[in-house]
Amino acid sequence: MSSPRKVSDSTVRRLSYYLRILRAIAAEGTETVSSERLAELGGLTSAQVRKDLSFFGNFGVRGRGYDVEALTGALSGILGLDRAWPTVVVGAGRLGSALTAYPEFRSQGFHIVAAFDNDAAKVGTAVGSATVHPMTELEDFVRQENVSIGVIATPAAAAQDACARLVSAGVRGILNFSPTSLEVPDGVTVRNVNLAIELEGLSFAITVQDVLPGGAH
Amino acid sequence: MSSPRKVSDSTVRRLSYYLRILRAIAAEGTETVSSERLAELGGLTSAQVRKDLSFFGNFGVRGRGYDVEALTGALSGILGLDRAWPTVVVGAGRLGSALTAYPEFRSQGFHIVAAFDNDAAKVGTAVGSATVHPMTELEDFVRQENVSIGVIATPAAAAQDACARLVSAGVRGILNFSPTSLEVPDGVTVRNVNLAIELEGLSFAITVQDVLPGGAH
DNA sequence: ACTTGTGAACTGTTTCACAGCA
DNA sequence: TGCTGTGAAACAGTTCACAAGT
Repeated sequence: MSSPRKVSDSTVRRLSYYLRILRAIAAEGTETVSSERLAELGGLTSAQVRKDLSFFGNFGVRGRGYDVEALTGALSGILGLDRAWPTVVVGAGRLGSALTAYPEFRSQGFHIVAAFDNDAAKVGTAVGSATVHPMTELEDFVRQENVSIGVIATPAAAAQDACARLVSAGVRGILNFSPTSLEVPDGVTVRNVNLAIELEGLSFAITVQDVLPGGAH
Repeated sequence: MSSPRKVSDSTVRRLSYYLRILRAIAAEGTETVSSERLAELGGLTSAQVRKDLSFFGNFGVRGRGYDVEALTGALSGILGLDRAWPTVVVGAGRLGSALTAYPEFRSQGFHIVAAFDNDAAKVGTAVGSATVHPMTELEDFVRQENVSIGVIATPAAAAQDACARLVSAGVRGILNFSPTSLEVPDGVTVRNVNLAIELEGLSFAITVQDVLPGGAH
């Protein structure tokens, strides 16, 4: 698999998205799909689909299209979804617990093997199929279970410390739900999901539309 | 307030982000901030900060910088955060419940006034300061309480129906956590948050780094 | 005939660099 | 002198359009 030097974030997001569309197509028994059809189902242009895919290899057959099963396999491999990813969640509040038990994670190979929290009342309780461990056990657990992905769902004040501890124990990717920007060394990837910022994007859009009743165009 | 025709999504995200940085600065008693300092705290370039802000008005003073309090107010206004936004959550599973009680939402003016679910066992229970209502009450409630924002945290199969019902009752913005793309008419804004896709971005990044040990550059 | 893969054109975004103003 | 606001330049991402393969 020849991976190119630099892939844009939006391309990677679309690969995940294509994979979901392909699964839906496969469930209907379709064996072949054109970039045109894929684009239609995903609300994109066919050129975009072809550019994205051709970045990683020649998966299609001219005149015919893409083999659904083969492309599904190829995309899974590119995204690293052909293996299991032991994952931990730090912070077992409402959001952390919801993430720990989120069924979609497990079905994509992200196995949440433990949650961690400082609250003694939470330690020992079960969340989904995982158990809440005390924060003191974090590094040992991560090392022992070869955890490479950590999800941070702590209050902002605790996030950077949680991040540093995860990284020091060998975690390579961090999904950060706290409204703080995290410092990590090279080789560690952070993705931020800031739920309040998403809602603010909506209030902006609604406000602007009301100010400009004419709308775009 | 002169709003421009078209603002990019990334610009709007950064405005929210500037607002968070400004609040932190204000808490330390600082009254004035330069684009350079703002950029440093946000991990951006100063030109980016100035371009973003100048898009909406001349908030700065040459030779001096930006007044923290004034800029905070201006950004709040631009983002529509100088008012309360009655909001409902559809789907009172783990994720929906966590979102219903998420403290950061309320502090930004997004008041979750109710959650909705089909499960009779959940109806009537309290989640944070909201109550779970049956789905049958959705439209009436939204109209009566003038709800303009809806959060969808249902299974994929129920998402499009929930979306259509929210829109028909007058909702203008939808934050969609289900892994489906939603169809909405003009004038309604959708933001998708796909948690599995975020994790897949991490597995991709880790996989690519392992294939290219040299790294970028 | 059909559909991919891809250079070239285009569009949008970020960075540069400096004129203009306090 | 210091820092904003902004055209111009550089860069990145998307779309076009067609040659090439089946």
